[in-house]
This record gives sequence, structure tokens and C-alpha cells, in this order.
Amino acid sequence: MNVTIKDVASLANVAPSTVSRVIADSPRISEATKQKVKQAMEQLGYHPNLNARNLASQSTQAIGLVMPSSKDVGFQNPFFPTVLQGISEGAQEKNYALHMTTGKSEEEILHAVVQMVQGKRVDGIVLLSSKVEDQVISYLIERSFPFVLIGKPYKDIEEITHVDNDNIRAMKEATAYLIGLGHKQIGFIGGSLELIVTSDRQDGYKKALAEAGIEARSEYIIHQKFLREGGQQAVRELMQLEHPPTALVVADDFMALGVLNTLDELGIRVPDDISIVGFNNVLLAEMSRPPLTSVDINIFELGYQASKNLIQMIENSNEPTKRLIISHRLVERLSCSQPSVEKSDKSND
Amino acid sequence: MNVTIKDVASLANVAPSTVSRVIADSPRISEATKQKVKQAMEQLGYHPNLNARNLASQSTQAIGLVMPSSKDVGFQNPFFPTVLQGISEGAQEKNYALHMTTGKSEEEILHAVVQMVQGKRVDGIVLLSSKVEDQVISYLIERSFPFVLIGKPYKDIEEITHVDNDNIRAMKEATAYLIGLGHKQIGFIGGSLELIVTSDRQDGYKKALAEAGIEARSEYIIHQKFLREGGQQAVRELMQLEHPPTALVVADDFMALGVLNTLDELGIRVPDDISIVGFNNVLLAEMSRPPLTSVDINIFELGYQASKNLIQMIENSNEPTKRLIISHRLVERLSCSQPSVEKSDKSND
DNA sequence: TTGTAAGCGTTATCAG
DNA sequence: CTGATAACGCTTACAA
Repeated sequence: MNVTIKDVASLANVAPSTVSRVIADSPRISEATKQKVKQAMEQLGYHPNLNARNLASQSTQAIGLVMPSSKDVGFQNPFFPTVLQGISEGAQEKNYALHMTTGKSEEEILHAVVQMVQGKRVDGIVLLSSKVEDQVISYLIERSFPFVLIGKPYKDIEEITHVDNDNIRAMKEATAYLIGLGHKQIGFIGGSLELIVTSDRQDGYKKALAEAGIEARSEYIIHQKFLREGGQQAVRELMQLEHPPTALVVADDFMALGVLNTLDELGIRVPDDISIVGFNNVLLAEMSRPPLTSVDINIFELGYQASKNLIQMIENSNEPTKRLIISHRLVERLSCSQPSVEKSDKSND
Repeated sequence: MNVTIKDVASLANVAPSTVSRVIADSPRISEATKQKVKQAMEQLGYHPNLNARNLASQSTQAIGLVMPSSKDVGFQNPFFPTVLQGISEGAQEKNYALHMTTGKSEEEILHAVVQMVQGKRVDGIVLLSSKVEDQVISYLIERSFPFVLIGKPYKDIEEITHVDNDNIRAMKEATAYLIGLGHKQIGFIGGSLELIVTSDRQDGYKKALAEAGIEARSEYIIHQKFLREGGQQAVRELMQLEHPPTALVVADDFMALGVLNTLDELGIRVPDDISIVGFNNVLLAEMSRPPLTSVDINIFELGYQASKNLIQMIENSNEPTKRLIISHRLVERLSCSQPSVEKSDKSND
């Protein structure tokens, strides 16, 4: 069969345990035998059997990744590859492997997670989405299995290590930016309110208005479940109002693209007639017309810190619960300007 | 510790081996004990330890996923989440888990693959990219480890099971479509020629021209390494020609977006002044302005067939080498029209 | 510093 | 149809 630790041992004229120690780079082993063994490993092309190793040591060097349901909104979002890259890099630095699971439904996902955890396939888990009533989270907490959440937990905040942006502040700043430009009629377009990220951003929006002494109009706030059609639908609604907004904050760049789109169809020009601020600053933001002013939330870092901290939790069992806030910044491009002095002056073009 | 097969056995008053048989759903076991055991498992909340199982059975129920280098072009492409979804679904149907690996360099990736394979973490591998001289492929072939490639191999075609589109024909049809509209000056914009997919699509482009009796001009063919800036750069070059093309085939939608963008900046209107056909038909294609006519290559299916066939290879060791061609179709949207009768007539607008 | 031997939790081979 | 028992390949006390 395959070359095992015993083969290496006998070639190097030592005991299997010695070989094992060399692999683990145990300090109490003579340099001489260490070399001898290493050479034998080399010569035979030895690679440890990870299953055997995991079984004996009761630990895998792997972390599990739970992705949102594949039917879900998040999946098609360009957010996803980037965060994955961050997670992957954090894991690789510590030599952890990545195990992935998706599913078409909540049950499928939960099932897969249970398999991973009880089956001892991974030492910890990164969660890519936080739902309002999340069974996966409950399960992990109950078993006190190490995990970190990307995003903000709906409840048990103090007990869940998570990495997130300060979405409230970020959106507050974005809104304040528009206010600073002179806008007073500012609309908000966001995803489903069941996502914590949406409600946070909405809160930030309201706060900014409040601080500026602008009354928040409920008809200016629109939620849409789907990113693509949602943005389009939202614009139509807003533009039919008696006093349509002169500026829009959109809680997701992808959605903002839909917005831009529809605006164009309606013959409304950005930023001349209306200003737009997007969120996430994905690659798309640069490529849209006009290039989108957007809040960069540092997606890569979100992922990187998640896996990095998860590994700390795994390796040090009394690591405290943490809340990591990743910085953001507004990237100005060309989708915003001051409101036209007379906004009803769109008579002739 | 954790609940093991022995605990279940003693609770059910049977031998561990019997429990094992129940798990494997062995046919030669009485319905009575089967029920008894199942109930015991339920009662104790038993889940098999996968490491032990893998070790004993010399097989994991897992497939490995090798992604392109995270620095690579492909990573940010919306292609990626979709193909992942397909792979994931194919795996899940057969109850296979997914193990993922990326890396920042070729070496890192090869190293990770070797770990996966020799470490016996997976039973087979799906390759998401095919480079010209691919060490990973050589390694897998040499060890005759089951794998399937998404895309077309550079060499050893007959020995590598792969799932691909007929990119030559697809691009030929796309080009022929433009010719059918009356275009004669058609440019080609594609990615790096090191990618087989690019050269195939270029071949298709040339074939279509040849069949129509149109001479292929080398200055109409542009390759760019990066999708984003590349599209922009390419347009600038093409539009400076003495006789700029009246239509463009672009080998990737993402790139096409950059093209659209730059065209807009230059004040060239699509499709009035120039027609564009994209490739891949990602979500973006619908959302661009104008909506992009694009060749749908069925990305999900590419992934789905890959994992499905990989699993067949794993479970049936003398499964023949296959070449699977996924269908494509041109999706007409609004980015193409007939060439203006006098194409130099752009005097006043 | 190194060797011996007992697990780790399954599956697989033989008997019965 | 079911039960012992020997692998599977590695780690880790415990000795030496």
C-alpha cells in the first residue's frame, strides 16, 4: 500500500514514535536522528495520513465554512469571492485547511454542519451569514463549538465572537456626506430587513437625518428582497412620489447598479438630477456609469480576521469572546453632486 | 468522551460490527435489530467519527476543489460563485463533502493539492482552471488520481476527463450573428492567450470570418491580461484605428462591461455606433446599459457535471475518460444592431 | 533522547 | 444474520 510512518521508521532505523516526533518537530530529539528521519521521509516521499492523524490527536487542522443557502441573495454578490479570499488567506497562514458546505435549504445546511462538527471533520467554523433565528448558531452555542460569525448576531451578542463593520456609523457618514452636499430629500434602498446588516444601515441613515434635523419620511425608505430587480423596482416607486428624493443611499453596490440602470431608463441623470451612494465598494462600483461613490467596507479583511481569530479560539480554549470592527471609508467617485438649485426645473433638456 | 459506536452497541445489546452494518444499511441484517440499533443511535445522539471511518475504509466521502490562484484574474469573475454552486449541488446529491484549496502562488497550490491527495483527505478533485503547463495536472495524472477539469486541457486531452463548452463553435456563432446583421469589420477582445478558453474563442472568431469570406485583420484582435482595465484599454486601441470596427465580440462579460464603459466615455453609442456581443451571460449582462447580448455557457451545469462525473469516476474505477460538452446559446439583448449604412457619417449627432 | 505499547473509532474478515 | 478480532496509520503516555 502507501508509504506509512513505519516504513520511514524502519528505513531510518528508529521507532515510529520517533518519526512522529520529528514530524511534530519535537524539541527533545537529537539533531542527528532528526536529519536521518527527514531524509528517509524525503526518500520515500512520505506524507502523513491525515485521517489517522486526526483520529489519534482528536483534532483536524481544518476549519469549516458555512455559506448562505445557494438560493439566497448573497450568493451571487461579488462580496462573496473576496471574503472567501480573506478567509482562505487567514487559514493558510496557520496551515489550516478549508472545508466548505452549502445547501439549498436551512435544513440541508444545518444537517451539513452537524455532520462536520460531530463527525469531527473540522475544529471550528466560520459563518458567512446571520439570520434572525439561526438554528446553526443555536446549535454551535449549545455544543460550545468554536465559531466566528461574519456580520452581527441577532442575539447573544456578548457570547458570539464576530467580525463586522460599524454599519450604523458607516451609513450615517454616507448619509451625512450627502447632507453635506446640500441634499435634504434622501431616500434609502436596502435589502430584506431580516438581515441585520440592512437594519443597521437603515439605523445609520436615520441617525444622520435626525442629527441634521431632517425629518425621516417613511415613503423614502424601501426594502427589496432581491438585489437585482429590487433596485429597479425601488427606483420606480421613489420616482413616482410627489417629491422624489434628490439623493439615494443604497445599501449594496449590486443593488445600486440596478438603480443606476433604471434611472437611466427613466431619463434621470446621475449625478445631475440625483445623487447615489453605494455600499461595499466591490469591483463593479468602479465600472459602473457613472463610477459609483461607495462605502468601502474592507471585505477581504472581514474574512481574514474571521479565520485568524477562529484559529486563535481553537488553539487557545480560553480566548475571550471578541467583537472585531473592521474599518470603512467612503470612496468618492462621480455619482454624487450638489442638488440642482431648483430641483423641479427639469422642463427642457 | 463523545458517544461512539460501542456505546450504541451496548445500549442496543449488539456487537459494534452490527451497528456498523446498520449504518452502512447492509442488506443482510434483520429488520428487528436494525430498528433496535437505530433507536439506540437516536437516543444517544450518535454521529459516526468520520476520521475513524475514513481511516478504516480508506476513503473519504469528499472531493477537493482547486481554485485558481487568488491573485488570478478568474477569482473576481462572477463566473466563480455560479460554478461553485453547480459543483456543490452535484456533490451534495451524492452526499459528498467539499474541501477547498486556494493559494497565492502555483507552488502553494500544488503543495496544498499534494497534502489533500497524499493525506487522503479527498477521493477526487475538481480543477477550476487549466494552465498551459500545469503542474497540478501532471501530478494527478502521474498518481492516476481521479480528477476532472473544468475547461479544456492544454495537452493529454484524451486522458483527461473534462467538462467544457464548445467554445470554438460558440464564438463562431456569436461572430456569425454579427455578420448576419451586416457587420464586416468585427473586432475581437479577449483575455490572456495562455488560457485555452481564450484561444478557442479566438479560433471560433476567425473561423466565422473565414466562412463569410472576410479577411481577418490582426489589428482587430486584442488580448488583455486583466479583465477590468483590459476592456478599457482594448477599446481605446481599436477606436484609434483608421477603420475602427463596427462590432466587437468580447470573450468575457466582465471585460465587456469595461468596454461598454469606455465606449460611453468616448461618446460612442451602443448599439447605434457599434455592436457588442459578450460571453458567459453572467448576471451583469442583464444589468448593463444597454443590456448585453451574450453567449450563455451554462455555468452552473459546467460545475454540476464536473462533480457528478468525478463521483462516478471515484465510485467506478474503470469509468472511461470522458469529454463533456455543455450546450450554449446566444441570448439576444440590446447591444447589437445593423451597422449604420454610412459608418463614417458621425458628423452631427 | 528514544522505544514500547495502548489507544483513537471505524470497517472488514472470518467464523459461527 | 451476528459476533470476535484484526486492521487502518498515527499520537502519546510511560518506560528505559
